Amino acid sequence: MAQSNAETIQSVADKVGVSTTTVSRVLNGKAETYRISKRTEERVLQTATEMGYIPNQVARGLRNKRTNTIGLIIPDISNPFFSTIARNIEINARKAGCSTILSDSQEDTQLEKESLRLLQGRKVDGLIICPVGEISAHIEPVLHKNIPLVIIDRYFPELDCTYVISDNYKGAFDAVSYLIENNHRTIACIQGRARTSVNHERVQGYRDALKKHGLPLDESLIIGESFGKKNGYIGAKILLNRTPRPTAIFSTSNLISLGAMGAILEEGLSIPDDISMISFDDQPYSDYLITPMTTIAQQTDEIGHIAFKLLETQINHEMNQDMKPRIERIVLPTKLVIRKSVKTLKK
Amino acid sequence: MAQSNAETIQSVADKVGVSTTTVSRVLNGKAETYRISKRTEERVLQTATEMGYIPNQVARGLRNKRTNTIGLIIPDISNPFFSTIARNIEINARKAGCSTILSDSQEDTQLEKESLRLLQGRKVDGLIICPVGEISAHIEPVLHKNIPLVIIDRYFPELDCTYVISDNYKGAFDAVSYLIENNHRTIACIQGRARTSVNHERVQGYRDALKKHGLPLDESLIIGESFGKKNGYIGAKILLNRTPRPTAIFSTSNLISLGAMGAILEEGLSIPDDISMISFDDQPYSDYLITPMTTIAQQTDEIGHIAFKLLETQINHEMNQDMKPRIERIVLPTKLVIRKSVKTLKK
DNA sequence: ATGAAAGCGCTAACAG
DNA sequence: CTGTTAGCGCTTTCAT
Repeated sequence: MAQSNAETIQSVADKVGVSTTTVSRVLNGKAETYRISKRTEERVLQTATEMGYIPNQVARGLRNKRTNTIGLIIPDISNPFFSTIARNIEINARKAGCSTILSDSQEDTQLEKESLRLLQGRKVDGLIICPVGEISAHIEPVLHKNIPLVIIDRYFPELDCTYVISDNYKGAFDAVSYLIENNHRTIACIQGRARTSVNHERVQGYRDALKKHGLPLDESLIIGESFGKKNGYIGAKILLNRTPRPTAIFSTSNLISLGAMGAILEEGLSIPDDISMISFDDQPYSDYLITPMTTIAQQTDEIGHIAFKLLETQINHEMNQDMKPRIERIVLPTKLVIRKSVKTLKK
Repeated sequence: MAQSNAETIQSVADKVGVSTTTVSRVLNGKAETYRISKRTEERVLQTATEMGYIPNQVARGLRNKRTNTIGLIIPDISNPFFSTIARNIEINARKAGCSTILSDSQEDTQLEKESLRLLQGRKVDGLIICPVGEISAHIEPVLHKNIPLVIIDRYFPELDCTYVISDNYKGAFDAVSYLIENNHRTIACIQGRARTSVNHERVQGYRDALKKHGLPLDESLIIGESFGKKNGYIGAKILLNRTPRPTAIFSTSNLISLGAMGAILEEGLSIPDDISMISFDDQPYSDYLITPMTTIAQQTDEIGHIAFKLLETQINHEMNQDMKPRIERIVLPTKLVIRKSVKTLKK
């Protein structure tokens, strides 16, 4: 560490000619409480400013058992869906005086597990995690240690834990219903990572919408295995070569849609004339795609904001040894944003 | 903090029946160095695992004056350009055993300044900062305190500091030259935030390309004031209503381009038939826009990767009290990705 | 109205 | 081969 910044509370105390105790009290706004003279207070404050003294948060953390730090684990921060969430979490955390340690799990459960350990070692006051989502065994211990925790985007039915998610089921149901209302009958679904709640609910919404409208379910029209672009490309490539070709694709993520568009263009087909499409996740560019994309928008800003607020509540309870706050299960509604990627077929 | 996780090195030592020193040594892989018996070593290791002991990094940080933590300040983490950089930094940092504290400055110099203070208080081992970029006065002290620092994307000529940036000048020059080669003569430029190096160099590249090809410079064709979407919309709106209308727009950011596209569509015009466009920043969706966008691609993955490596070098020098490593100025080439948004005009 | 001293959990001299 | 002890910078109890 830079030795020129060797300023400690001691050096401030020396300069003013008081004890470290007094400096600490003043700097923590407890001058009133300890009835420190106005004069002393002012001198301490001024000297600290002059010296450019910055309190050592590492030492404070050790002493206080509170680091004013939260951990954030995200599967892929370069995905705009997640980075928007991260942004809102960081901004709200900072407002509350908290720093955010970021960990990108790269959609890898093992890395997620390591991050969890790492962040515990760093004594974060709480954790917001968007889990890879296939298993939850590694998350349970965190819960048992009473470390404040909020899960976002994906959740685990078996885990008794506060979460903030979108209404994926209804979002998917609405989307597929919209396709059906436009007289589509052969509707494919490119799914994301299997055994995640997000995927499960979106696919279930798809199934149920078909069922509700009395359409048969063809399992071979459900294809795919990750939320990435490549998976979208591969899935669409396969679907487009089926006979009869599906008249519409329901895509379960923004990245999948991009990949699928690539495949569709490559096959010389056009949206929505040859094939209709509807995609989860609204994006700033959705309006400007070759065919403006009809999407299911999630409240990304709100997810981050709410997640942090909920975490903050838990942290404060924890610190005050209060009764544990209740477990919150927040489900945010989605919204169908209709553009031009769905064609109304003739009956 | 969760008291059930009250495990300290002491508790491990007690259980094994050795001193904390021994446990510390074993856990830090110094068993060899201190010639600790294989048997003791194994027992310590096993007991620690059994107890689920996680070393307290806050205490280690205080003692070692090395926190294995870096600070990352970014103007807008939700912008895919920055989030890609952040991702690469985090991934490489973690590989090196470093955690990343993220700070979103929201393109606000004041917040950037506060983040700087905050991160110093947290005793980060080093700092990677993508500055808002108009002024550098608040960054100088960091340099003087010998805190390892790497600046990315934007830089300050007056600051003697390692940086990693794109060759913005040449990128812009190439882009505008390409327009000129396609016989465009009235080329507008929607610029970003004034008084940032990025903007300055991109605009300079624009000017010089015109000059080099013997075209007159019309200052009123340079418009705009931020890198955001809204600025692109406003800028394009104004430009489109000029007579004669420019035949091409050079847009200095991905977000500006999106906004500009909005304005162009709204005016009922099409790219490139009515107006050509070329944009800084290649994006996963660039291929799938209404008109596939011709872009100037930056090496985003490399920026993050190189920035961390450079920071790591500085940190290691600092720790070993070596001579200061030399200041590196890395300029990465850009690449023109030709798609369909530029029309070849008749001579 | 202020200070002395203990201790948060860890590591590194120094000692044997 | 292992342990004792001091101390990183801070806050807080207890004392005055």
